[in-house]
Amino acid sequence: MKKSVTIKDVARETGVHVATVSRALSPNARALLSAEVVAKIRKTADAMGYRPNRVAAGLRTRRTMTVGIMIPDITNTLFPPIVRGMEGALEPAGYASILVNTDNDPDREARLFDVLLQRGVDGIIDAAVTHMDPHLVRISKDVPVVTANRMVEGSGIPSVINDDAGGIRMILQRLYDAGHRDICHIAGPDDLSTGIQRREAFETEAKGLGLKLPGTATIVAERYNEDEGSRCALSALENSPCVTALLCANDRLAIGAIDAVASLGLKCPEDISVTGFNDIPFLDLIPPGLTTVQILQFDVGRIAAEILLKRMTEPDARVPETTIMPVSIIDRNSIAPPKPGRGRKMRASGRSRKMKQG
Amino acid sequence: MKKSVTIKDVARETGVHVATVSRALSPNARALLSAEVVAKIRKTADAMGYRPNRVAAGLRTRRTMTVGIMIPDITNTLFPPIVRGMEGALEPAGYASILVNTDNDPDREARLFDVLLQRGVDGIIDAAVTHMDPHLVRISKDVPVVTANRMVEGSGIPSVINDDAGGIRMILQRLYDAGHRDICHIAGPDDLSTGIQRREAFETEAKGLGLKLPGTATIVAERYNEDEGSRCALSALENSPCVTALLCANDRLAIGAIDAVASLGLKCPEDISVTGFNDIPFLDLIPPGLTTVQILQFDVGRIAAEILLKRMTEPDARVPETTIMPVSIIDRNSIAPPKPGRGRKMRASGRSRKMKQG
DNA sequence: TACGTTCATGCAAACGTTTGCGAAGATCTG
DNA sequence: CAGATCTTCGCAAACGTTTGCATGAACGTA
Repeated sequence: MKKSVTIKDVARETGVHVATVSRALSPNARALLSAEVVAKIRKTADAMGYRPNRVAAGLRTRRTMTVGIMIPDITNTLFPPIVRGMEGALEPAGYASILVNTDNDPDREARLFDVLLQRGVDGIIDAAVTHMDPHLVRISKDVPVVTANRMVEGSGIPSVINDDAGGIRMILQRLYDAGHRDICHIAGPDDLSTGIQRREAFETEAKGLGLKLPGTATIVAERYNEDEGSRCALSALENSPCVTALLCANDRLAIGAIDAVASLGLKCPEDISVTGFNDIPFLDLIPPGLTTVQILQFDVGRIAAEILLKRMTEPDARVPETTIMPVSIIDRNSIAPPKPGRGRKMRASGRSRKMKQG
Repeated sequence: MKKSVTIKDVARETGVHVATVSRALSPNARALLSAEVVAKIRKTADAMGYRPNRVAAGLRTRRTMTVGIMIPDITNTLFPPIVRGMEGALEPAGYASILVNTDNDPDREARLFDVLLQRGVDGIIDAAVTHMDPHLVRISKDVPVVTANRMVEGSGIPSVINDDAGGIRMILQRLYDAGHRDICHIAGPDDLSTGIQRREAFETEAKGLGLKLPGTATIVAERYNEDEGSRCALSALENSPCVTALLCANDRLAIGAIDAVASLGLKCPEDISVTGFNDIPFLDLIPPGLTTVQILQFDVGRIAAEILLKRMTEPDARVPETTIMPVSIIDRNSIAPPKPGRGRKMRASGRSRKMKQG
């Protein structure tokens, strides 16, 4: 609204050329000037309340010191810590971030890429990417991109993800150790790398443990939310009355699953054990206390940002294509031994035997 | 990284002047041109993959189509819905948003204002403002500002806040109706408008109900978090062993308070009733189910954004200085009648009588 | 036919920086 | 002391748009 003071104004005020002012204010070029001039310029610049105009600088240098952050939905509690981790690395490096929510809508995603690129972001961190994302791979040719939490396979785009396989293996082991043999996996969406990788891990690890999985052992959720968790849990318990445990691809599915279990008059963990993934905020306060795979939410964001910083400042630097962050199990109260009366027994006397023969 | 196609390129390609291209691509100026030329230009622009450079346009027009959003901390679950509400209004209007977290740190806040203004934001929505914020009032002279959820009193800065007084009145009434007479208020920070207004409301409404409040009836938390809630609750229960209910200035304080109550071997609501404010996500899943004041989180953000839009597009338009959003009570299970053995009885036979005489 | 209007487009400046190049003075070298 | 080398700074172009003004053609009117 008000006319702001420019480099030209302080040049006039100090009786010096604008180029000199520019250099005096630039940390790099400052060395080219005499100390007195620099001091004088900085002093009067401060006094005049000069504030550098980064959009003008950005036009000239093609660097806006702004990055784009793309997430599915900030109201999904998984993402705020991730975003905060990114900011924690970006802000000290002088970058601001434009945050956009894709709602997992590809059209919206495409529009938002334009929103970011039109504003000349120096890089993009994408935590909303689908398993095969044509937009992103195209864009990654024009501007540095890093994906966080998810990845697009075989794209060469650097990604920071979690040890999905390890997490699934460990938590499956927990269930196994508790005595569970009839375990159903409520899988995440099959267009997301997390959904795919966790599912694959479940299936190979289950096989490794010698579990016999009927075709209905995996139920795929269409979205990572509570309603889908409920729907899939109901479906699982209906298809396979013998299941004693639901291994869910994330916490929200698990919360929905527990709700569905309760709606059938069953209890978690007494009747059905349930596990989650991510360890989202407040999960510890929700009964019965979900045993889950804890990911380093903050660090996923931070490392992704650090990799992007490296790619932006040294375009030729080599960065790891895939960074896998360690996970750990948080033991709470959603796993109990399988209830006598459920599980194997029904199976041994019932159709599973038949299926084996048939 | 790669050279992108500019208005000049499509001008050359179409054999027309850059100004014509600019006009053809601008929704306003398009009318000045002949339909055929417009069509031709748009076609080849599309074909060439032209993407307008908003930073160049922003330099020329002094409008970046970007706004700054300032919040204390995105990992505080209160804020994501508010931010999402803002985006819901901003994005369709063509604005992107730069999100920054102040951590309630004034120095950081000042730095972040610079971050935003250097990038030429067209306006700022501040949900992190303190009760008297010298930075913001100064800045509000240069760029349109709206505050959300909080306000800075007497500043003339448009704000969208909640009916704090009404919420406190209603929830206090709930406690009163349940029979509580010895109620302690765990107040929010005294440099935040919400903390102040809720506290004032509590004290005047309590007086209106004829409650006699000892000087220790209000305990002020230094921050809105669980630890402070615990600390204040312990302090309250220690200072006034007769209290039967804790009316907390927000949900996180209440969660901490319930935890403290449990740590004393007491139960909520049987021994102590507790109430919250905001109705943050997942609160419904946390036992015993906090009775709280529900605010329209999404709408607070949305309306704030709409007011900012109006101020940005029509600087002289009159906008309401304070918009108060309605609140409602969500009844759950954290209020029960006061337990016999607590409350009045101890007081009648003890020091409160003395204090009255002294 | 001459002249004022209207329409469609071109011209050029401006927005606030950054930066390669060059120039003048100071300092050094042999 | 002449020439070479630094040091310090100014000059001007460039980044990609937008927009007030000018211009020329087409058109209507007297």
